Amino acid sequence: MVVSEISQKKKMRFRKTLLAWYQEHGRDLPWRKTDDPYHVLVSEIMLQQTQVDRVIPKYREFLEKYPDIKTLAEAPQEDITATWKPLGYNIRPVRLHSIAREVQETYGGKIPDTPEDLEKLKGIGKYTAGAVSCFGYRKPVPLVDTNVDRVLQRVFFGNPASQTTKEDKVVWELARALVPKKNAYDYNQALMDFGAIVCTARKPLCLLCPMQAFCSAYPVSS
DNA sequence: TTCCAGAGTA
DNA sequence: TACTCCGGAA
Repeated sequence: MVVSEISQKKKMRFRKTLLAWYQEHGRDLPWRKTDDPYHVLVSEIMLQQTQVDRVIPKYREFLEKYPDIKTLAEAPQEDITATWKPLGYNIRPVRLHSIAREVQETYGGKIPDTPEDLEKLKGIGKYTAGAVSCFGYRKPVPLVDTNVDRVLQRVFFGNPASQTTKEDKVVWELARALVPKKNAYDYNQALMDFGAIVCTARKPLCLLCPMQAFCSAYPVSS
């Protein structure tokens, strides 16, 4: 199964079902100011491999101390690293600091809005680049994290536990083909929430899932 | 043990 | 592609 072989009908059905689910069950991230790319950047770096419940208090503390990218760029690295703890993966505050400095120097203090430019910054990979571009600037770009990866693999390729597991590249291609140009922000947020709430890694809620009629993995045995 | 809103390195 | 970084929950 290749991305180009997937019917437009299934893609449309997927998008429609996802957004309908999101209107009812979606949880936005009210703790995050999504109209400020700097806030999105900080939160997304914190969220790398780290649960949201642990991020929220630290995110608040961090932004109180470093309210904008200029303040962060000029702060001593030891302070930033100390503030970061105990979130873990302690190379992240070092890289976030270097990102802030580079944005100041190279981009005049404005965080880039395209995934291509964002990925040039060390510490920002494919996912975070997409997230900052979409959630910070509302660009219609794809983004794939482990939740999205799992949802797309199941719905379009079957249970990833089977041999049909697709490479990263294929999933990104599919994600790109699926992002709507209009409300990519809601779509991507919905996709991630759906993976976190319904299409979970363990014990997915297949019996409550609105996609069971066209999901290639339904029902996932757990 | 495995997994969770990953990314860099070899 | 595999390994490492980190902490906490299931």
